[in-house]
Amino acid sequence: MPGEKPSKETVLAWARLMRAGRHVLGAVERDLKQAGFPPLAWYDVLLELRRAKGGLRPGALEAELLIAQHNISRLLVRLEEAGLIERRRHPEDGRGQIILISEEGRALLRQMWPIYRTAIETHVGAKLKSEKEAGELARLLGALLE
Amino acid sequence: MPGEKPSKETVLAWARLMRAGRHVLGAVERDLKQAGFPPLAWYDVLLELRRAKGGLRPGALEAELLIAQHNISRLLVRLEEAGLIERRRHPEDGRGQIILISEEGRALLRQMWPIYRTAIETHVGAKLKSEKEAGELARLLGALLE
DNA sequence: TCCATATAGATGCAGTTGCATCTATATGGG
DNA sequence: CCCATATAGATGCAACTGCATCTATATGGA
Repeated sequence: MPGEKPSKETVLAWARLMRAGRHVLGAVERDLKQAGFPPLAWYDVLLELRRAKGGLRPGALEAELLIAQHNISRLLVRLEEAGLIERRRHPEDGRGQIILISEEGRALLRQMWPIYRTAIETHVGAKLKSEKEAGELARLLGALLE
Repeated sequence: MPGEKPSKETVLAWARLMRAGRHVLGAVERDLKQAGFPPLAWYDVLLELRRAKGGLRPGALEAELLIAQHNISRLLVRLEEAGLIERRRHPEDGRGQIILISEEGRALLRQMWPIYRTAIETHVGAKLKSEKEAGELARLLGALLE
């Protein structure tokens, strides 16, 4: 229904979602870059691929990571050039392909995680009073995803 | 201290912060674009300028909006080309300038707000159970900003 | 079978961002 | 006053993103 008006609390939550997202993402990316690692998007893709035994189609990555189709397409080109993934033809769908994480990709995940998890603790965990608060924040953010 | 490990709740909160941020931002930007309006960043700058009677220096916008210096610099070029802002030399600091919102800029804010506020209500307010939840989410996100 | 339509993914081009650097002015110490 | 250093903002270039479109394969109905 058009014209619905958000409450003050809703507007504040929206504004802080944007600000906090930028602030925390910026801080985490800075930490990763300073350690000589590629952007978070690379980690995200590789992590999804490692989770999914048997690889994933680009379209699945797109849906999971909320990245536009053409951006996934080119991100995969970069990851392939870096030797972090492998492409296979899809056995049943001639239009499709299956993306697999390579051993180098797995190694990169292992190398990045200590830096990454420290960044998450520093920029998120340490700012909250308790695990209960972190859980509550996660729950509320989950609601925004429907 | 290096090597600190985040709790599961913290990692989940981080992951959802990124996902929810992208999801909600994408949805709001889509609504604005569909109504023929420029990106949110334009609104953000104009809103800050309207709030600050007497204009702002680019550096102040940079700090307030968490946008990099060179991006503010070029965003202001676009806003100026669109006639939405005015530049003045800074009266005391010869390196600096003062940015003011123009009448066209104010008009754009007025035109965008009905669409924008509906988008906020649709993609944030309606997903939460109550104003109390929205307030709690705002509080927790605020903690991430220190 | 054949065709219209749908879907998976790639690509050309323009606009935007990140990174490093540059210019101009300001400021503080000698 | 002069110089070294700091700060405000701009800019060249490369990388990335959005947008529209394109190619290739798949699918469902006549």
